Amino acid sequence: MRISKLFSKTTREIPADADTTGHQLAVRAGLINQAAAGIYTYLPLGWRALQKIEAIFRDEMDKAGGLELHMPVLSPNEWWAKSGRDVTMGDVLFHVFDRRERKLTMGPTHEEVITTLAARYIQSYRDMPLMLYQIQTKFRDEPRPRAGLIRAREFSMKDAYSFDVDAAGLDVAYKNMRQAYINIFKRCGLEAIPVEADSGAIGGKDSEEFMVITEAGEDEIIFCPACNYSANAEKAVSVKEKVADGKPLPVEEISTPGMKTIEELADFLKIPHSATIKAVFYIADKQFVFGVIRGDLAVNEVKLKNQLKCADLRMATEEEVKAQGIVAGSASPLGLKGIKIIADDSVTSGVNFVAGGNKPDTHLKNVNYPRDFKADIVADIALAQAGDKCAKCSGALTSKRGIEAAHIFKLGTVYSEKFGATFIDEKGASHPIVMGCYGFGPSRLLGAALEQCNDDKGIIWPLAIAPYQVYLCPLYREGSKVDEVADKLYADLQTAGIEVLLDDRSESAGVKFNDADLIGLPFRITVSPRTLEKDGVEFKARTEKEASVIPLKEIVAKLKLTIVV
RNA sequence: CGGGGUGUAGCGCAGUUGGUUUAGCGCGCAGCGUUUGGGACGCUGAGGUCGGAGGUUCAAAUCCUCUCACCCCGACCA
Repeated sequence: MRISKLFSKTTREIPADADTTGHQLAVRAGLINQAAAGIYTYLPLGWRALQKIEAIFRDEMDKAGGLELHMPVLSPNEWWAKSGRDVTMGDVLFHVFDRRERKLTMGPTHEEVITTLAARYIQSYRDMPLMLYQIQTKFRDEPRPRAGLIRAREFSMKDAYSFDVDAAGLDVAYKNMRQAYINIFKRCGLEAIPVEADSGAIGGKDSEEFMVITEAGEDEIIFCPACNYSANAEKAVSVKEKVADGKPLPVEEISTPGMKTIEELADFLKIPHSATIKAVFYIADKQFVFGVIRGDLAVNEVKLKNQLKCADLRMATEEEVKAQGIVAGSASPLGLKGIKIIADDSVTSGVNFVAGGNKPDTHLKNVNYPRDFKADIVADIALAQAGDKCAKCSGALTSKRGIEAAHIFKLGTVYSEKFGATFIDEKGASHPIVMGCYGFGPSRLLGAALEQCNDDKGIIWPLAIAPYQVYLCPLYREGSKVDEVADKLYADLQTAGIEVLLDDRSESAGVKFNDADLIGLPFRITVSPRTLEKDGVEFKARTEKEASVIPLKEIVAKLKLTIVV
């Protein structure tokens, strides 16, 4: 490709609305152009990179025994009513209405469509195991699109679905996909780790996310360097150490004028935060919930939501708290009636806690569970944090940020039951199909790659996903043989199967080199009178600082060896 | 949803106590010339319904009302 014919333009200025490094580079190098919030055009360079990524996906899916198909973007809204996701994913769904005012849902993912297909085509145990996948544009009306391709409303997704007769079959499919995903990251040249995850709105049981490690990531990952335990902070567990031992003492009322927060209270009484119990208030599907947790811990709302089995969870407003007759700042679960109480298991990890007195400026000493109060649910609803002890090996947990590029789930029979997707076994008995689903976003992977692979000059493409492999850069062309040599090299490289971007513009060396670094192709070849004097060209890898002169005769073979393996 | 911010040329910005009657600057773009190993220089030129609608006024990019779009932060507080 000749740059003079390329449709896009690099810019020196940092785009005003791009916040992360990767997003800025994507715009500056001319990979993408924004149409609306979270909606982008892929310009030729960006599109080539995306297609390379998708080709790797296809290859790995096919190797893993997947069969590619292509489902429609639009599907009847009734299917979404059937699964219940017209409600649970309600705000995120894009809809269109046809000429008869029939409501169609634009696919945010395709469990409903594929399970409908499975119900039609899978009849016998002989039809399984089966793995279907597609690569398709998905639509999600995200509350807050972010960081360019990282969180978009229209994006590319590879979604695969496995169909098996039983849990053992699903295990095989799941492990198979997990390995395929590891292969994909490796081939794309990215550092990523699988972490335990919450399964969220998709439903199902076991699930893992694949995180691309970068500061620009939206997710916090908790992991243990000692035993390799790693989990999304939404899901992570840690040891809640016993903070106090001893005999439960009688409850005692104490005056705590003006003390409303745990911070104030602990300072005032000169006790650690962990010697207190704090109360938090939520509305779970319109029901008021009183949450209790040790003062030094924070509530993990994802865990809380899962425990409460609710669709919607939010913090209660001050008015709602008041309406329950609760004294904010001095609330405690003691003596509460008619309110659902959920306690983190940390309240069982000590004795003689300080808790609210349910009267202004009053707290209670020596509160003990279960002697003084009872909870409807006692479970782990705490947020694990860096510094906590690992639940598996008691090493110290640390945290990193990452971008969730892929997510795999064991769905089980959640969808097959709702959609009547059943099969007949050897004995003629009918069972729901056991499903798994495996999502992986090529466009998000591209965004993540840009976040991870760059320096202060620009992008540093991993070879496998670079839009072109070589940046061919002729300098001082007039009155020399540079053009002649560069044109021949351009042709020879392409004949050798190497993808070349030829900078045929009449720009100065500085402009060309800076653009070469910004666009970040893996290799740069400079042809100039200076190099031709030595009958050679200059070769530089984007990852290296230094360039070297290679004899003209050898350059094609050298590149071929490096690139076309 | 809540909070904050920004909309002026393709991009980045200035101009906003209303008034030098044709709205500026840099980059980019077009033409000519001189240049050329890390974002060269000179001259000339094209490009704007100042996000949109309504209003106030002799006069609005500038003031008022409404509206739209985009960006950021928060979805941890008893």
